Amino acid sequence: MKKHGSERNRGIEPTKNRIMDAAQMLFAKKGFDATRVQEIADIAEVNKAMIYYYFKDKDALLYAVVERIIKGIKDAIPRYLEEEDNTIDGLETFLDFYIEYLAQNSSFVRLMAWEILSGKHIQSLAMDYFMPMFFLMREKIAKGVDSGQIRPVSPEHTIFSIVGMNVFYTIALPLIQILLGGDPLSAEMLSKRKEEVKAFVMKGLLPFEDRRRI
Amino acid sequence: MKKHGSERNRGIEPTKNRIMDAAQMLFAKKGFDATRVQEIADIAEVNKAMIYYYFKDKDALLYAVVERIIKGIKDAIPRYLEEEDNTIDGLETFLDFYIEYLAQNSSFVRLMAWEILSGKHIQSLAMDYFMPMFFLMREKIAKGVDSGQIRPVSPEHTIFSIVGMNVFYTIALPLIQILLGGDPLSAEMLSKRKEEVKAFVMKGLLPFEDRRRI
DNA sequence: ATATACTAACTAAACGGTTGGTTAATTATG
DNA sequence: CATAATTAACCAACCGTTTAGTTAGTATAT
Repeated sequence: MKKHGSERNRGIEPTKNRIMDAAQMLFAKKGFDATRVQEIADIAEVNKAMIYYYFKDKDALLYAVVERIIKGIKDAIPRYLEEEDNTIDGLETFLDFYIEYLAQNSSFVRLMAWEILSGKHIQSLAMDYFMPMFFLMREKIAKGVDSGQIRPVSPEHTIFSIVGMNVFYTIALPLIQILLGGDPLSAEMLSKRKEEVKAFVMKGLLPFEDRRRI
Repeated sequence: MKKHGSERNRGIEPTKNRIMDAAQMLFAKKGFDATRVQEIADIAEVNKAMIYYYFKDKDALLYAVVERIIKGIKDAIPRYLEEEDNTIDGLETFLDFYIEYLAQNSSFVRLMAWEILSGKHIQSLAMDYFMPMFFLMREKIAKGVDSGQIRPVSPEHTIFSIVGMNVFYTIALPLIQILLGGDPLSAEMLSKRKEEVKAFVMKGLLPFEDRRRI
């Protein structure tokens, strides 16, 4: 059953993965600068030196975590954007999926938020991660505008608005919890959120004409 | 002309203010944890010990900066929410003002974002700052819903969406700059943003019925 | 007026704990 | 045995914070 190398591991997971998991969790929670290498080691149940055995330095560990996230996400989101169905139906499906996805993966949404704020690696992040998704979404919306299914909006600004309203909900979770007085990620809350966002976005993007003709 | 004590200041601004200005700028740019006390001192052109002469510690300096921001903002935003005019017109006016305001004060929008992400002082921040604004906005929207000027949305989620889409634009500036290929805070870009957001929000919130009756 | 006492503002230097990173030796594995 | 994995101990640099002392202006006493 053992895969490679030695296996006197603490648990099931290989050491390197445990380190990356712990790092991702802490980077997401407290940010890179506030995270101590020793903390990562403690949570991963690993000697601190092991981190430097597998990674050049703390920065390299961050890169590895981010890269792993990007690799994992590159399949997920685009699937719902590349489908060639009706733009409007596709948009609603996408929103359902997107909100669920952000909620389920709030850990790396937060990590991305830290990264965007710090701006330290924004160039490579934009190239590797944001741009591909951005272009896909832009084309999708532009197609909807051309076909008249969506009113003549700016695709770029529409993307910023949709992404912004959803990402904010994930990032500001602790604040929203206080304001709402309940877990914003609970099943009911989240389905309420989906309904509200879908209605808001759809009505915000549909052309007048289509509505009048009903 | 001298007010009190000695006045061998470096420039016009009192030392304490220079420290707070430098701190605010750096906290906003790099975050609290990545900001070195020495950097603050350098930019404020002050001996590092002066920071501890005026503030108990680095944390106290952060609190002081945040408090100053909140004090300054508490007059600004609510003015546009407390006016008792028509909800719909008020909403458009508010969006114009709000987007301009965030753009003009991106420094402490970013600082607030760092704070929200870290979540360390979220409780007091929510009480002192977010809750009052949140309640004002909620009542405003609820009133619009009751009067039928706004379709039956959840005021809470509507607020999160509107705040989110606008805050995101400010926070993600470096990223948006890359994606858009131009300064997102330039006059043209910003006025374009305002138009797009206003149209999106208004159409997203107006009831069907009103539109059909036209 | 002049000397004296006092105070706020300011500085250079260092302290002491923390942190990212290293090393050399040890243990397990194939 | 050779290689990979793991560990305890260590280190230098850094960073927030303190300290001990200086400067200059102001009030007070003589």
